[in-house]
This record gives sequence, C-alpha cells and structure tokens, in this order.
Amino acid sequence: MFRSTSRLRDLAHSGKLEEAKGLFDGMKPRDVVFWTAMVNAYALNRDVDRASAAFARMPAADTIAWNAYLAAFAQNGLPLDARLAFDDMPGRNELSWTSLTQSYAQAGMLDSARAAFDRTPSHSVVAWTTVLSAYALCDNASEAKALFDAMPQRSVVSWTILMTTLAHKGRVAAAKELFDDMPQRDHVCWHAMLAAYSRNRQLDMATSLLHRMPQANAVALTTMIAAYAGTGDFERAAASFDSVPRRDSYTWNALLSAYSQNGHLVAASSIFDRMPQRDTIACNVMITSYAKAGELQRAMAIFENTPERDVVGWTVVITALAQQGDHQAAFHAFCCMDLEGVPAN
RNA sequence: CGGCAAGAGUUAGUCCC
Repeated sequence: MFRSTSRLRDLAHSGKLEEAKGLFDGMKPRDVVFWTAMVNAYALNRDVDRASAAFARMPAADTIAWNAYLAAFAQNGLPLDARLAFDDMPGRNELSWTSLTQSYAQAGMLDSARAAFDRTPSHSVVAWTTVLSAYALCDNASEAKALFDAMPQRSVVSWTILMTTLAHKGRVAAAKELFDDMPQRDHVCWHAMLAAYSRNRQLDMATSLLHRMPQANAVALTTMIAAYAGTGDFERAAASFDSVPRRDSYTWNALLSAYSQNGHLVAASSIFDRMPQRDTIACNVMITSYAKAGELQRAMAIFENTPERDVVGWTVVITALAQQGDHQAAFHAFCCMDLEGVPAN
C-alpha cells in the first residue's frame, strides 16, 4: 500500500494520469492516504472535476485530504471555489492557508492574496514566498523587491521569483546580480537565469551560462532551442534539439515553433506529423503558422482536431477571420469559444 | 521519509522595432 501510494504520486507527477487511474482502480481497500494521492493526481493534471469527484467519494477525509482538494482549485485558476473549499474545511494547517493565498496570487487578485496572508496564523517562508509570487505575477518588480527585502527569511524559491520578475522587466543585469548573490543555487534557478538571458535575447550570455551549468537537461536545452529560434538561427535550434537526452512535449513544441517561426512551414508540418503527441500547444503553433501564411483552410483543419482548444488557438482563428474581412465569421467564432466554455481574455 | 502548499523551459495577444 505504501509503495502503491508513492507510485501513484510518481505517475501523477510525470503526467501519466491513465496509468495512475489504473493503479487506483486495481487497489482495494484504499485508505485516506491513497485516496488523497488520487485527488492530487487529478489536480496536477488539470482535471478539477475528477479531483473533486474523487474527494467527494473519499471516506473520512483528513486535513491533508482537504488540502489536496483545496489545492485542486487553487492551482487551476479557480479562486472562488478554493475559497468555498477553504471555508468548508473542518480543520486547517499552514498548507491550507498557503493554498488559499496561492489561489488569489495566481488569479492576479493581489489584495485578496495579501488579505489571506495577513489572516494566516503564522508565516513560514513558504507563506511569505507565496505573497511574493503574487507581486511577481503582476510584474510588480519594485513591490516585489521591497517585500523580498522585508521578508524575515528567504528560500532559493524566493530568490528565483525575484530574479524572474526582474528579467521579465528587462532588468537582466539586476537578475544576474541576484543570481550571483544567492546563498544556494538549485537546478530551477539555473534554468531561470538561462531563461532570463533567452527572453532578453542575450544569446552569448545564455550559451556561456549553459556551459557552466551543473547539468544541461531537457529544460535548459529547450530554453536554448527557443532562444536560437528567436534570433532566426533554426539550425542551432535543431542542433540543440538533437542534443536533448529525453525529449518531452516542450522540447518537440520548441522545435516545431523554431521552424514555423522562421517560415519553414513544410518542415514544421513534417515535424508535426512525426511528433510523439500533438498537444494543444503544438496545434496552436501550426494554426498560427498556417494563418500567418494565409492558409486558413489548413489552419482550420488542425483547429478542428485540436484536443482541448484553448484561448490561444481561438484568438488566432478569430483574428485571422477578422483580418480576412469576414467579421461575421469572426464574431461567430467568438461566440463558439464562449459556448465551449473557454473564457476570453 | 506512503498522501497536501511557493519558483524554471515550448504556442496567440501584450512590450520594443
């Protein structure tokens, strides 16, 4: 049972939801810990409905189970549902409060995040860092810096958040200074620094950082694919792709985008056909390329077959229709998006 | 150390051109 729970957790973290479900179905009896792992598995894979259905079926939920249920809403952009779950909880701990704060932070509801933090009984470094992330998400760099300086403790996560915020504002040098001043560095902060250079088109700095990194894994190399693609160097982008040891959908999508950004539609299309899986983002890349090339028919064909169409794909289609002068179709598409339950932004 | 909370890489728009 202990091992199955761990296995369930691992499957969930690697996106293997169906396998996780299979493991869950084959396991009886199930205790509250195992149930909680399943709720979390759904939540991690963006399936809030099944997460909350599983929670509802779970016998004798404890505080940790409630936290997993709350986190399902908090992490998936549903702050109002998170709040309802929070209010229903029979008991709360530090993690409950942090999840509530996070739900507001992620939704950009800075004041609510701040209020939740202020009501939190005791403030761990995670609680502080969660509020920091609220400012970071609004790209409020000066407030973030002030909060960072005022925090009683900082973790490597806090440092990384501030670094990323500065980089988003184009303040690469300030970001690098933070990076150098960090008391400890883990893999994520190295990747964040690499992304900072990439975003700000400092390719030579990115490359030299890459070579100094403890290990260049798929995350780092995918950053490089995008960095090269952004400067039109799709050959180096492809070379980076070839050097990725274990390619995931991010890696493939970055390569796809590298070709399509640079007008190599035929190559992009053949990559698209060869990809292990064509997720929403891959489809969006192709839709964008075809729309840009005026091949609306092809764009629409892919759009029709896109799994989980999102606001990005819809926006491309609506914009393309409008630019073609077909305002009626554009408006109709907008209404369809609404009907499908995809919120406009 | 069986389950729960904060940070990093890929697509539209957004910023500069």
